[in-house]
Amino acid sequence: MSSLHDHTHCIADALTRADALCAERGARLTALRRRVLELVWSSHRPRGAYAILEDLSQQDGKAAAPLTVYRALEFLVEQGLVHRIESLNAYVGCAAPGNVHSGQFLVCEACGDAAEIDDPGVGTAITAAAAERGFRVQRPTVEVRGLCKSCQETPR
Amino acid sequence: MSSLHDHTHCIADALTRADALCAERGARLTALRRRVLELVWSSHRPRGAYAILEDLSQQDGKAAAPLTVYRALEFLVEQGLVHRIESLNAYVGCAAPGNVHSGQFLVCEACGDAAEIDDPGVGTAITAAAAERGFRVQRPTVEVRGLCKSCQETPR
DNA sequence: GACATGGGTGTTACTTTATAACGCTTCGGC
DNA sequence: GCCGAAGCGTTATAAAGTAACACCCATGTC
Ligand SMILES: [Zn+2]
Ligand SMILES: [Zn+2]
Ligand SMILES: [Zn+2]
Ligand SMILES: [Zn+2]
Repeated sequence: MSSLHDHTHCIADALTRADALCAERGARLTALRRRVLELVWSSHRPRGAYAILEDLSQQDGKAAAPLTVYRALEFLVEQGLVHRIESLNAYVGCAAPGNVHSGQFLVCEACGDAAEIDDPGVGTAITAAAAERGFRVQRPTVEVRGLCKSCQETPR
Repeated sequence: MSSLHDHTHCIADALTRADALCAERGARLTALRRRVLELVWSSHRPRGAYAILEDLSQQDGKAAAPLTVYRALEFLVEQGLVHRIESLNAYVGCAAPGNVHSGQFLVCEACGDAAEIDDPGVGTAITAAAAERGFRVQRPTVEVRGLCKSCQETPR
């Protein structure tokens, strides 16, 4: 997920899918929420709530309060349009909203990209390990730090 | 890891192992660091840095600054004596320091206990999923939220 | 013993991240 | 048009984490 792709497509697709999903569910993707989603998708790097807040202020001229952004993010996370990366206190657009999945991420230490995967092997391994101990899984979190392919090939 | 065990043993064992490990490595487990480790181990529930800070103040009478605790925690994490639970901004004692492992946790939403496991299946699944995508793993984080066995059996 | 060195700790101030409380506005069903 | 619920704005505050700098003290050297 280096910078070698047409990211405007990623953004456009994400917004289109969000529109469709929310319409289907009767969820209200308001102008503000849609704008925040767009800002989250401004790259494949997880962005902090306050970074998004700054974008809102600078690009839109509106001096919003933190709560404004946090509320929008809460909605987007609930709808599965955005994931929160716990180890970074940051948010990133979901690659496949609509599908049920828990969010597994490969986070590159060098470029900062967070690639979302939904590896069945990892999922079943976690479920099995939990079951073995009588633990009922509700929400698994998998965040793997390391080096992505392109950053290994192009060390800096 | 319900409250049905003699937790004083857990604490004593943890401190003994820490002493041995640090001696072996030439790392300095100072009085303060040892005390913080003891406070982290006061239960199997992850504790926040500020909660530990309060313990220090109240139980020891010393009004320490946040940095004091954070520095001690940093040392303990580096030595593998304590793990940080990213999704809780909290710290918990390591069940098996010395062994190389990455830290996988089953965190109960009801009682708050964080049971550490080191499931080879989960580990290899993550490594495989990463390798498949050319990603070099450095530090995997697995934090599973759900209900532990005893909390399922004794709903509140 | 004097001395330099480096790690550990204390202190103050500050940044970043997140939430509480309250009231006004707007949307959508009727 | 009216009403209830959901969304949003505003102010203040809490929680989590860091920076900068000085001091202390254990250790090894001369
Ligand atoms: Zn893209
Ligand atoms: Zn990278
Ligand atoms: Zn451990
Ligand atoms: Zn429990």
